[in-house]
Amino acid sequence: MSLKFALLGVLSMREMSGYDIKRQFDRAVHFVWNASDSQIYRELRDLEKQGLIASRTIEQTGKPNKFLYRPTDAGLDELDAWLTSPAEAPYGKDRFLMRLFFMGRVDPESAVAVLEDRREQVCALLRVAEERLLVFTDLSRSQHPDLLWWQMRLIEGFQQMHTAQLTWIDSLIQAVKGHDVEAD
Amino acid sequence: MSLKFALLGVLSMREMSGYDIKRQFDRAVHFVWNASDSQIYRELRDLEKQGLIASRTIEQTGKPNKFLYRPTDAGLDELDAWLTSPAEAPYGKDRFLMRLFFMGRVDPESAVAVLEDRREQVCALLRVAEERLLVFTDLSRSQHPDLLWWQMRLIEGFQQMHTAQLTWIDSLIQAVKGHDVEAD
DNA sequence: ATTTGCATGTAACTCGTTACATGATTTA
DNA sequence: TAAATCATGTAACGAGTTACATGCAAAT
Repeated sequence: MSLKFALLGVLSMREMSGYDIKRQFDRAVHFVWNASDSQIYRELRDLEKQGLIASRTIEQTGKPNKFLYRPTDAGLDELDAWLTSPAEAPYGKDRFLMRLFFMGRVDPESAVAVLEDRREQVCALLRVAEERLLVFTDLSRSQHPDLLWWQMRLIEGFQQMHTAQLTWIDSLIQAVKGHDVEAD
Repeated sequence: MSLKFALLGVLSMREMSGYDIKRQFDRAVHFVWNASDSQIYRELRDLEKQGLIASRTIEQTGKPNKFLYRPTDAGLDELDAWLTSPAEAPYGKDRFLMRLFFMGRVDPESAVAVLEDRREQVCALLRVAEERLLVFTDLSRSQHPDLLWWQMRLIEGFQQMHTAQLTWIDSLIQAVKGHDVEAD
């Protein structure tokens, strides 16, 4: 249900093959959405069967033929209907939060290790976001100025939320280490 | 794979039936994890088959018999191994962020409506978190002081991240409205 | 009289992951 | 000569959702 809109969305920007979309997901949209190649191919076939996207075939030698997809009018309508529909309730499935929920079971050293692990992962995400923001800034005279505006705001929000997470993780690490010393 | 640890986790706190767990998920842990009742019952049977939890039967009249589960030693070992294992990479699947990614397609009024919708949902989550924090504070002399400590930190982090999100959403709403006025 | 709570489950389905298969072309 | 890029797909599995079914007891 979500991949469907991710596909309609990226195809609304330009005509693409399944392979192109996979690359797009891995590079540009990675922190927003991702999917495996086999899932993308399957979903593209389904969407075409439903008449939400249409394809044209590029004959190739030495490689499999390539299918370039673009949304139909019905597809664009569905996309826009989804975009303006009331927001679904936030999911409430976060493996990391669940871990912390039970973290009292293990010794402080292990807990700190987990936190520092996460810290590094969040930093990595922030680095990717920063880089993306630069690319977008550079790309300012795009064919889709409105899309670009939202995408930059999105990355900024992403940065702000993850920076808040980082602050929190750091304070937790300090607290656990402090508590540790006290207990000695 | 995740529900498994959620179940081992809650059962490590006290012996519970599937029904109890469902209530726990709905009330206490809702913003961390959730699952449908049928999934919980299925997974409990699987985990028992795998020897990670054990049950005893409470005979009842007028209702179906009740099964109370608790983790086995093997189950607790698995739980602790998971708790201390390196953190999985953050998921990167966020429907709301994906929406915003394509939000440039629709008119500013619709976008503001979506943002205000989300704003209210985040506020609702924050109210639940606040309430939970009070319950926990009240519960301070628990049987599981370490668990409680982490759970309170968790809620605080949750609050901080969602407050950051709120700030961001508000600035977005302002920006869209402002841009709107300019365009007139 | 109706709803809510207790307490379990089955069946069908969708969504997503992992592993495997193919095969030419370009780059290191 | 090994790896990465291009380009598609199948098959099996695991995770999660939705709808349905049962039936008593207590509360509104």
